[in-house]
Amino acid sequence: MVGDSGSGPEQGGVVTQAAVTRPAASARPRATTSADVARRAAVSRSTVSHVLNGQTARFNPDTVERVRQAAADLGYVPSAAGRALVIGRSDFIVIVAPDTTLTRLQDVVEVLAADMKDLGFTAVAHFPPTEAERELPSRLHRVVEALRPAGVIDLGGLSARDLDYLRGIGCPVLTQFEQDTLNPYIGTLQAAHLHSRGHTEIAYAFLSDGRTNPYASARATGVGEFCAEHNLRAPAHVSVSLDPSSAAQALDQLVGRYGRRFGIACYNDEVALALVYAAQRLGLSIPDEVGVIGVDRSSAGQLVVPRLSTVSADVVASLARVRLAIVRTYGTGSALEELPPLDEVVSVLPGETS
Amino acid sequence: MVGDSGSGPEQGGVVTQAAVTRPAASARPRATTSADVARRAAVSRSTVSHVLNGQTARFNPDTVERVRQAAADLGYVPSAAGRALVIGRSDFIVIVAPDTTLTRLQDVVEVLAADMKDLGFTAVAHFPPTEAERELPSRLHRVVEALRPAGVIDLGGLSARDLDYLRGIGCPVLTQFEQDTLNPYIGTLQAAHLHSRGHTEIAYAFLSDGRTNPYASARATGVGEFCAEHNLRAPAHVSVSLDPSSAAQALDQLVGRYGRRFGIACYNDEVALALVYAAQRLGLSIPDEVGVIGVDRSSAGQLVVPRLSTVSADVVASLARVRLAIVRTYGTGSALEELPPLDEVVSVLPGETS
DNA sequence: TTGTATGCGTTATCAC
DNA sequence: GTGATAACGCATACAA
Repeated sequence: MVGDSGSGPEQGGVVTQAAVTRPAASARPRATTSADVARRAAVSRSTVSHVLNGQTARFNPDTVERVRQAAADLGYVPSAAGRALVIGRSDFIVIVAPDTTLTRLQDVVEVLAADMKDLGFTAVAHFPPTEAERELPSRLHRVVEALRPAGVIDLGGLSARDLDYLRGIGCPVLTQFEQDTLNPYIGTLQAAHLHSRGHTEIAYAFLSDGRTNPYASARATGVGEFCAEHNLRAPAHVSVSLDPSSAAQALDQLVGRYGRRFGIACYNDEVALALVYAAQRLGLSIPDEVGVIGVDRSSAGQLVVPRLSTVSADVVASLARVRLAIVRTYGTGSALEELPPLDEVVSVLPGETS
Repeated sequence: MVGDSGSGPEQGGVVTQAAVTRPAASARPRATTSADVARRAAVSRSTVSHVLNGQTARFNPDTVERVRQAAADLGYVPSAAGRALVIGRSDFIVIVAPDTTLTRLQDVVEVLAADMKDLGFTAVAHFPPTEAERELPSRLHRVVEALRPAGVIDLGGLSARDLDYLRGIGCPVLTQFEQDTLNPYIGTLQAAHLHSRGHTEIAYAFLSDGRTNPYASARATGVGEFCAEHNLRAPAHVSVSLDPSSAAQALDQLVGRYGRRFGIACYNDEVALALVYAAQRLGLSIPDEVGVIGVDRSSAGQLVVPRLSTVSADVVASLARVRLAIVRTYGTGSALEELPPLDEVVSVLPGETS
């Protein structure tokens, strides 16, 4: 319908020639239904439905077992379509990926998906379209409309419009940024580390990827709070794209403002690398004059000279709050998790750049 | 059911405290249905269905317009649930993410998703569980069974078992690795570049992440083919994890085999960085003695000294083959794409390490 | 304790 | 040209 074809990014993805496995003949075998299970267990479809939905108490244990066995034998999985139709929602949870490059996205989604599965949900990920081709209704709209998901977990890519839409239709949304404490804490940690290295002028370097980045904002806020508490000047904000000239430009700004001695808290290790590179070319001494600290403990940052100072976070632990929220929303209340204190979730890994 | 909670990786992901938006009251508003549209257009539901499905020819133009207007007014989106139920399959395409860290995964998925949308499909991504917690039936099983997707696109995470399963149920699967030409070509390019730099001994460095990596295998094959064609010794294979000691160990092996002069084609830029780092510490001169070339044109690789030689691929172009396969499978045959030649999709970006 | 009947929203067949 | 009607697979109120 919409005519335009893939806009989009440029470099690196390396995917290739495709071979298609066509459906066997053309007719796709019908999947096993609850009727099949019922037949095999010698009960009615409704009994199957009841048993499989946990109404196990008021049934003959023998029957329950038979039904379960039959379902297992046949590898029966209730059709989301039928279920969604009658319930009004499905067992799917949609994870909305951030439109920012999140280094450990795969890990995050995997952990979340495993959790969801333990709660009886099935997680799928939605990657929002790039800025360029935002359409109406959005793709998320379609996904939600079709899936009727039990919930949506926003990792950062949810637009305000989509959020409104979801709230409008009463779909539970887990937004991590409303009461986020971890990302501000990360910023605080960066600032505190630079401060401990003797820096009294601290700047924050955003990744310039054209979009608002909730992670970056939250972290910059943390940096700002630290500065305020310690009577330092409010941090300058610079925006850096991942090339030498952009980084050099940002450094120029900072030198203009601070002179030759200051610390930079960076959105991530890549930004930090760019600034370190530019600083060296500009003859700024690292770490003596300029201190740099990133976030992510990327392997690259640990394999270069000078080795990057960075903030390292534990994926599983950092997801604890999201998981807790999920359990609270949908949970059987069973496994009430402990929230690990922030300083166990995230910590500074000192390197040679600060 | 399964007891275990999130196993998984350790570092970096940075997600945080969550706030839940609960459904308005508890009852979720029912979406507008074709019946609503029918009422508003003063026709029957079946007429709505016909018109909206393009059976517009044999209808009174007035009626057609009325129906369309009503649908637009109400923001009507056909329920995929109902649709899937009657059709037997949904409009979903499941993109299976690789279990390997694919640098540009987000870009890849975004491009693919945009394409799918143009074809009338909705893409969702599935992240297969980590090795540790492979379960039976797999999560993919559940996703597919519940979604009844129109197809599955494998980016690398599809297990043999899942592939069998999908073929068994007649679900079209796009596997890129069966007739992959791009990844071998990347390997060839790496080898040719090292060769052009005077290296007659060439090794391949895998990323040691515990899993079989179809990308890496295909690329190593390409390296091997180049060597065979140019009467070089078959490349040694080493496995490198992203820390100095592992890289040093790998280098030791290679020095033992080749002496102090050889080239290394690396799975990606991170592996390359690790080897460069280790080589420098071992007193091997880069690029004079050891040549190193990566893949991905990661920004980090371009922001360090020595700047990494790498192979750079165009995401959109490299997806052309997959997209073509998709169009062939589902397409209206309309936009028959040109396949760009490989040397326009991918190219060597010489740096200071080769 | 189990089975029957109904409806969810859609499409497809077939009357009118 | 248009509109009833029957599935699709599931869950559930209700009857047995």
